[in-house]
Amino acid sequence: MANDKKMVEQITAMDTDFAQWYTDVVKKAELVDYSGVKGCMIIRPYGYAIWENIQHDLDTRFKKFGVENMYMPLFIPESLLQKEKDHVEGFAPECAIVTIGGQNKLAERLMVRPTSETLFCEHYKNIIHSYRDLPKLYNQWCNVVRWEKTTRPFLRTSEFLWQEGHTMHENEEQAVEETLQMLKCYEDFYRETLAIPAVTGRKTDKEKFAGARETYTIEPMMHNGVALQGGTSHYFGDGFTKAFDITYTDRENQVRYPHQTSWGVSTRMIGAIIMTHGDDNGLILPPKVAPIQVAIIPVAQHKEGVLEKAGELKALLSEKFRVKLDDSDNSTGWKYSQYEMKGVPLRLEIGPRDIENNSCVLVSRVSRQKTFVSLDNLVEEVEKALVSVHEELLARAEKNLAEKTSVAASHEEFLDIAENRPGFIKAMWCGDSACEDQLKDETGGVKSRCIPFVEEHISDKCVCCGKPAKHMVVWGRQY
RNA sequence: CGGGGUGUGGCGCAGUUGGUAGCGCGCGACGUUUGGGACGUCGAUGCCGCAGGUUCGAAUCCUGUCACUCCGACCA
Repeated sequence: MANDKKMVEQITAMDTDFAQWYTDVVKKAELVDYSGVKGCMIIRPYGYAIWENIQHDLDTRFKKFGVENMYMPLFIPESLLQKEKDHVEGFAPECAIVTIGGQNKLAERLMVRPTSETLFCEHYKNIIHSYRDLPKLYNQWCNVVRWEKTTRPFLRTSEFLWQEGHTMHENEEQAVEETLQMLKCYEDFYRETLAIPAVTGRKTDKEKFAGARETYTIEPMMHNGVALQGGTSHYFGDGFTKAFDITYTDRENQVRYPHQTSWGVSTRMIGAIIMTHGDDNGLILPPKVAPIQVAIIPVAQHKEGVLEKAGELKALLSEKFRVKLDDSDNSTGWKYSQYEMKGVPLRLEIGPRDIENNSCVLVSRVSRQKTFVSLDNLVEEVEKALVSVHEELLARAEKNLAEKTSVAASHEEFLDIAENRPGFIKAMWCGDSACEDQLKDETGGVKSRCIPFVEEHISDKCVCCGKPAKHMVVWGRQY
């Protein structure tokens, strides 16, 4: 196309520099702006609208499981955070701390929450007394702060938005079931709403959440083969409930410790969307979370009847879709590029010729194919086109995931793939974290992503030390 | 936290041996245009990241600091 050159010059090509491409898209699509505080991003209306759509979809899913929303304080007294030993060790190094209130030094330092397990535990201690009080299925949508060393919009920020679910159950079985159910919920959400396929499974001990007995994870693969930890669901057993002395009386009149879970996903998912679906023309948004699903571009809008018709179509489509009619006096070409950059899944062009023919043009953001459709069944056609955008995005991402997943049977093969083929590596593992450390050192950053729920048998021996293998692990570099 | 790079109108950049800041895009008005980033005329916009220092004089030299970015180590 004649204008391709001009159009891409604002966004660095993916193949040239993927990291720069990401930064360009984030800024040019008006998702975020930088603030004066390191690692804190200004989420602009267009970016925040994506988050609102994500929230609405997920929240609906949570509520179907009986989860209730509530809100916990921003501050955690230092002594409270320290109650569970592993948990403190994991989070203390990256906490922001408030030491002064008003003009006075505080008697006890307050940690800005990095996560709220401890707050929930303290509260649960007060409200859980009987098996009749269980399960407790609470969730909060909030911000948390983790003082990260290096930061990138959405992927790693000092402050980020997320949801954290915290549940208490009578026993291990019910808690484990909850943990797995919520991971499945994330997996479904990723696939059905974000059109992102992923590997799911259990974290190795080395990669577990601080204080968790088991951590389950969803690991989508970005376009360049790098993994993103897309969400986690933790089973805590009774570790915290013992540390916080939370007890209930069970059906047999015995005092017991409840079993606990927590699970969360964050604004990082927006980063996953960008890096999974985007292309050299910018962002591509899955229709279900796109703030604008259809951009109506009037052609020759100064001509009689064009804007009126465009307005009619907007009113018609707005009953079912999120629609924007751009009647600004920018040129049509500018508008095309603008909405492509912002990832709007479907463009509708309407001009004098179309009006004569009682039709309009639909253009898919993924394929950029133009389709002429009759105005008589426009709603159905738009619906179909949006569904097809979702399906194409999912298929494309699945293809990328499959193509960039390799199998390594030997140590040499593992190192060779790690160096030469971006993506996931499936390989056997003995269960010793020393082998994880060694592989990470040797490859300069390839770590275990997870032990998938469905393991394949590749060989009998650990790919690193050669001792008998316990599991198949999916390995990869991560953001 | 280690190593590189960058901070100058909204954005992208230039600014020589220190002499009081410029270009392109964008922005505003008017006119012509309008099916893939239009064009003309006129116009507006600067605490040169911030704080010290050197100097008659600093965007420029020195010190410190903050932020951004890339590459590592740590994490959603």
